Amino acid sequence: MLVKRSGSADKPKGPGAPPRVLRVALPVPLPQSFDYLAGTADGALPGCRVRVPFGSGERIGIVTGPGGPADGPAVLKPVHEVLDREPVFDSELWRTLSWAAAYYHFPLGEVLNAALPAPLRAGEPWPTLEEPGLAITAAGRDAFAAKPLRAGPGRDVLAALEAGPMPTSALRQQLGRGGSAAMRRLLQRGWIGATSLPPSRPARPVLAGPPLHPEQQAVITAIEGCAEGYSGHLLEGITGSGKTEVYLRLIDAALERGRQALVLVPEIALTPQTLRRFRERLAAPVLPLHSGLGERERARAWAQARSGQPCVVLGTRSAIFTPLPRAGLIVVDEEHDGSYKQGDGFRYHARDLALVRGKALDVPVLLGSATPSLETLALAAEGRLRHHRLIERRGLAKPPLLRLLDLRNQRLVGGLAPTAVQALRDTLARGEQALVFRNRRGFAPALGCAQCGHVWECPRCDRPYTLHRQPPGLICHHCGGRARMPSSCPSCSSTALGGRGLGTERIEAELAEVFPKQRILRIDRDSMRAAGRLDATLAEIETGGPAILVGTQLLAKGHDWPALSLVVIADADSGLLSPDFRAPEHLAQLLTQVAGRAGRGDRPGTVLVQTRQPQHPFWSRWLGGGYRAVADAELRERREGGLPPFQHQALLAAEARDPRALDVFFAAVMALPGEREGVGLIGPLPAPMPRRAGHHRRQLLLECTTRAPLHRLLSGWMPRLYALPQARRVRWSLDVDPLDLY
DNA sequence: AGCACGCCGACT
DNA sequence: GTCGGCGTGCTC
Repeated sequence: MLVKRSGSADKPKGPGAPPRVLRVALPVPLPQSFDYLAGTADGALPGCRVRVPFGSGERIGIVTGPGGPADGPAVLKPVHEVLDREPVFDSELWRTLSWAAAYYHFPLGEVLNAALPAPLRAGEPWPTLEEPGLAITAAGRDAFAAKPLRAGPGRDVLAALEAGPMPTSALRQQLGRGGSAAMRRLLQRGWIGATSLPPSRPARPVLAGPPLHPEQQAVITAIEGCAEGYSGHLLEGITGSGKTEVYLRLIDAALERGRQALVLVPEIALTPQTLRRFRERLAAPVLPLHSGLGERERARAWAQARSGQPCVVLGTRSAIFTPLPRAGLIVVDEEHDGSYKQGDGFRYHARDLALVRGKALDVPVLLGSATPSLETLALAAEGRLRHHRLIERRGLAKPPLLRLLDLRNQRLVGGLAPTAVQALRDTLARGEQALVFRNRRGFAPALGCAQCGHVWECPRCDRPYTLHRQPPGLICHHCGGRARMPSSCPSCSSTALGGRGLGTERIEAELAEVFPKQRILRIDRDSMRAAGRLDATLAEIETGGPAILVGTQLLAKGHDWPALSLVVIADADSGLLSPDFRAPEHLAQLLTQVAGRAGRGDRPGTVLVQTRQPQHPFWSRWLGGGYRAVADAELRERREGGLPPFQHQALLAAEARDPRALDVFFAAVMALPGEREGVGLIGPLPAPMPRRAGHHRRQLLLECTTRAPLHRLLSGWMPRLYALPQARRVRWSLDVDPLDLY
């Protein structure tokens, strides 16, 4: 079974070439690939999956090329099976993924694995492009024709299938709730049967778009006027300015040329409404791709894109790994959104990879946002992206009125200044809706003793517990740890315990006392835990009627709420005082986002922002020039402060139960050889949160004004780091271009 | 990451 | 006397 490597001391016996060797990337957290005897797998192309023996078991790996000379063991095991005739990754995706593995200093095998849909990862054959569907049977047709059936989902199913077979997913979508049960019943009765349908969808009517206004037309002309091939674009357009219409026109043009398009959207934005809007307007299949989708469907969409037929892939972060052999355009909507960055494992940034893929595919890339990230604005300023703007709001809607409320020396009710409470009252009196935004769920961010000031902390994280009222208890929002509600203070025995600060639960409760007759809807992870609850509540808001909405980030994005005319930001100060240098940028993005929710339609909305730092320069910028003024000032400060995007960073973080393991680990890291010229090493320092879930956390920040020295150093370090025995005692990770330093 | 091998406690 | 704890080391 085992054959000696041709490069070793023993020459292969007999005539003929030495045994061929294949190099294979495996999904293991190791920096190297592994060599196998090709055997019958000889000729397997890079990018093909193979089943290989590994350790005591078997793994699915990806061929990366021919094996190298005699590094590695003298004796090689043979490839067990080749699973693909054609590479699963086309040449462009293969190059991009190899580049990404090098750029993020993450094992190639794991990168390839992350890019592959689970069934393919598990070694299953390529899914057929055919889609599971349903068709009416002769018995069903007879039954449908013979007697008038009672109205209901059952009859709807038969009526729909009378016209011809349909994909199961489309049918389910068309029928909504109750459809699935009806389909099951009819299948049992033999009135309908399962079938499979070709991927080309039945022609459906494509709606014409609204007429373009001149701004939109100018942007489209400018982008289409670019030379063939790659070009990078930033589309900065305020909420309601019609960015999506620009996307749709450009996608449509790409489809006209027989090309494919990839559209990335943030996690919360891939809703049935979004999908419907794209499907209504585009003449090619629109393939959704997100984590909620079943793995089978995901694999089929992937395969369909891989086949090269014109289609639009509409997906979240991981959709950036869809093969697009006939690509024509890549769009990243809301490019500033944090959900494009993978937070663990292979920590890629889908927006950055979109630009890389655009270059590799030689197609235009369009980054759209009302509030572009400073990274993207800097690229535009450098001339590496063309900057387009949409500044008119459609429908003559007026921009919202912005007003700062000084919280100092005010009597607060539910955390709100009297002016804000009065504004709520007026809004409700007009039959309109108001939104109170507070990014802390729970009743209060801490529980304290009124007598001695003692604050209850999570013993595993050293951070205050969040006080919850329903159900009552203390919960650590960092590790999920719970503690029972104490009845007295352990240090002074006082029973005068109280919540410190405000969470959404408390705002809701206190507002309910002021407005006992009004509808108050709290929207956060706690109140919306039940499945479908969020959708139902959002729908209720959309139907209108006076209400106060109290919520967290969950509310910041979402749909158009026609009745919403007042937004109160309960506490903007965390964005001004946070040690995270990106906090002001994120605050400005959030303010713009929620301001865009207020006053759609003919009336201008009002945004009240509460702060105890009214003199902070952030506010004069914000009130004077909006997001751009804040962004410009922040960019200046980042440049002066030597911070991203004018400095490139990588964060080596480690955590361990035993802090001594961290001492030893970082000592070994600091002793690693490597050219450090030009690279700033900051640390090792305790992480901003030094303990979490019982683990001590420490980090080393690497900085450099240019990428090359930083990456040279990391390339030298990584293989050694994996080999370090001290690294086995800690959980470590490397984050290239980290978005937060936690 | 798995997974095996490898030496020290409370159970049939 | 065994099952099993997770420490340590390897995987072409």
